[in-house]
Amino acid sequence: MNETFRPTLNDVARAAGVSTATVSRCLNEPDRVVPATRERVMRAVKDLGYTPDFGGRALASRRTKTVGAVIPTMENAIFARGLQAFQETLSEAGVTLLVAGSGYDSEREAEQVRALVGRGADGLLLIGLARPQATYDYLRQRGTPYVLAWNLGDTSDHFIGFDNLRAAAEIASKVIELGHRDIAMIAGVTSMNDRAADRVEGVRSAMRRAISEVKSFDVIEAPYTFEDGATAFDRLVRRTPRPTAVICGNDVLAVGAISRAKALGLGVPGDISITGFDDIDIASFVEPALTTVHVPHRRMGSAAAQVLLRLIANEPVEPRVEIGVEIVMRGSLGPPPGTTP
Amino acid sequence: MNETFRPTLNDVARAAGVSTATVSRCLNEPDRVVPATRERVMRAVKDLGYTPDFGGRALASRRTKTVGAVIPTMENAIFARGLQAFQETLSEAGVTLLVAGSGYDSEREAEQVRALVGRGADGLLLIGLARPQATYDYLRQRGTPYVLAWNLGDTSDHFIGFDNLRAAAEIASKVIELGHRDIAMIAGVTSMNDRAADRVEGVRSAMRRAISEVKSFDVIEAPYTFEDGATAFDRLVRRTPRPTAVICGNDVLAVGAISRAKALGLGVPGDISITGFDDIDIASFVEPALTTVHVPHRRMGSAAAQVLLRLIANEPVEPRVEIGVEIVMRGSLGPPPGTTP
DNA sequence: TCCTGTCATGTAAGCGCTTACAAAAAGTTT
DNA sequence: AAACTTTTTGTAAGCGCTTACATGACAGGA
Repeated sequence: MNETFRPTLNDVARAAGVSTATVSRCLNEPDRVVPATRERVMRAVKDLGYTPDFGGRALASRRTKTVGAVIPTMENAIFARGLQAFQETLSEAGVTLLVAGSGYDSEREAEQVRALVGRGADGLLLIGLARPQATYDYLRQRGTPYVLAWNLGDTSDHFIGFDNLRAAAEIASKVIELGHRDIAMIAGVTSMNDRAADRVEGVRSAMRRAISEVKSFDVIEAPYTFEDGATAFDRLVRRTPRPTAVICGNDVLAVGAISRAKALGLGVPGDISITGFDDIDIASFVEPALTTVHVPHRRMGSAAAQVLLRLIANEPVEPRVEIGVEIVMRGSLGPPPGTTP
Repeated sequence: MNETFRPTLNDVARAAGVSTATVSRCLNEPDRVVPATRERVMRAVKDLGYTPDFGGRALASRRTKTVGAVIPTMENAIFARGLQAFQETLSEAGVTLLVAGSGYDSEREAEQVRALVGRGADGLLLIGLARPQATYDYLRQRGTPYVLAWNLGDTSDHFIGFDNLRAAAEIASKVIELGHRDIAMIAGVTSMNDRAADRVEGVRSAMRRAISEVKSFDVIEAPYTFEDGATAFDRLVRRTPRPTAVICGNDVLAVGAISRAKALGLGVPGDISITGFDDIDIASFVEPALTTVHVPHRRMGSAAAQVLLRLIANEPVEPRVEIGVEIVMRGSLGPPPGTTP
């Protein structure tokens, strides 16, 4: 046995004194091989340190038991968490997950889609719905099933998600109900991110609905970091009239905003209310705990996996799975200052 | 053109009126094909929506431009961040990253290593050094290069990391220097996690070195969540003597601990000091900001990629790249209560 | 005109595997 | 013991691609 020896099926077959077909059967349908032979083969496999070549296998069998996912970035905890669940559900079905990142760029996403398909993905998970038609066409033309998660659309695709717009409108309405009249929003970056855009639209629509009550409303966008949330809060709080409530497009921005508020000596929610969206882990552990929209990312991930697996197996599926979200009232939202309750 | 048509090289060749060899050359070494032909071929590629099959390509060319990484979990932000950098550096070299998760289980890690090798990974990134010898043997026997990150070992492997033990000892010494005599530690789960274990060992060694000064020292382990950090803090704070400083094995535990301390009405660091490890983003945004060990995860990730790429290319590399870490003094560590400064 | 050198393209042999089909072995029935 | 069935194993084609080598076309030099 050489240094750096990569044994093939053939090597195993020779070592065990059987044909390659038998070895292949030992590995894939062990029952079709008599125990004595099987043991001999398995010994050879072990002795040689044989690992089947996935490429060869895929080529010959024309199936891969693999699905792909293209997510904006793994650095975002909500995707990390959802994907984890997605992956767990897949492995229960013996399916492997391949992950690729798009960096919120739909051209890069298209490339990654092709790369995953090229690697034999039987199905794909994509995030949201903002992407060139060409990407959809490509997938449909090849007959590769895909699901879209973290949002709901109105096309004939398969969605596993929630209504970002409605949820955002709801929490905004809550803010208005509490008596806030000067309101601002720190939104996530909306270009190429339909979830962020929908959340802005939801908040805007709530403002429009309460147009007679709301005196001022302002939106600024900020990248997905605590620091940017803090900076955005800084800018917002200098405006006149100063907002009494800041609705954030996600929890990361909200946590950054709370932190900066306290640093500026503003009480939350006494002087200013702050809300989030997503309910990431840290949301419960900041002071005050964040009032936010709870999104069950794990549930969404495994639901997506279930739908995708059925799609691949050609079983009937519901076209949209709506994941329930709910506002969790914690400590960061209260009535505006100077209100007698 | 059929529904669900997956064109092959052959289809493209036929459509363009050339041989498969020419199409292959157009895709891989365009200069070796005369422009007129190339254009014809590229048109056919586009028209048919052709995507090269990775398996076939790998099989025929015997290279994949792919490396694999097995990390404990993608839900841990430090790995997410390090991997992101790892991946960025790889793609600059035109190499694709395949990620797999082990869930802190070395058996599963071994499986994933085989799976990645089976998929043609030219090299591997593994985390830490606690794993069965068999895994190393397997890789060495096949001649698959690998690097180990997030820790430093003393074997002849390639390490890109830092001395968890020393860094932990340093921050512990700092705590002792400040006058703390009753000290506790909330450690990460140490089984199958050499980084966590080294950090405990480092803190212990600092305690031993100051054995005449330190009156009490206690360690409990907790899983990697804010909640578990908080719960652990709860337990610790009930002990007598009550520790005046809690050294945490990572920032997540520390943030959980701080949050619980404040909920219990304990001032940090006035009544009790808390330190972290890793310097994740949130560390600067909690109140008080966390005194912790800053680890440049991104730098580590891209250094790991560089070493691995050189290893694959058979270029000389240094066997260990030590990544510098440093204690960042923020607000959560102070002298014990009742000290006159 | 013929010969030689270059360059573009084609031919065909696999890469490692699965799987129809064929063949051989083992068991069953008469 | 022969004839038949069932089970186990082998043979070999081919999955989609790359690439060494063969072929052919064309240009330039004699």
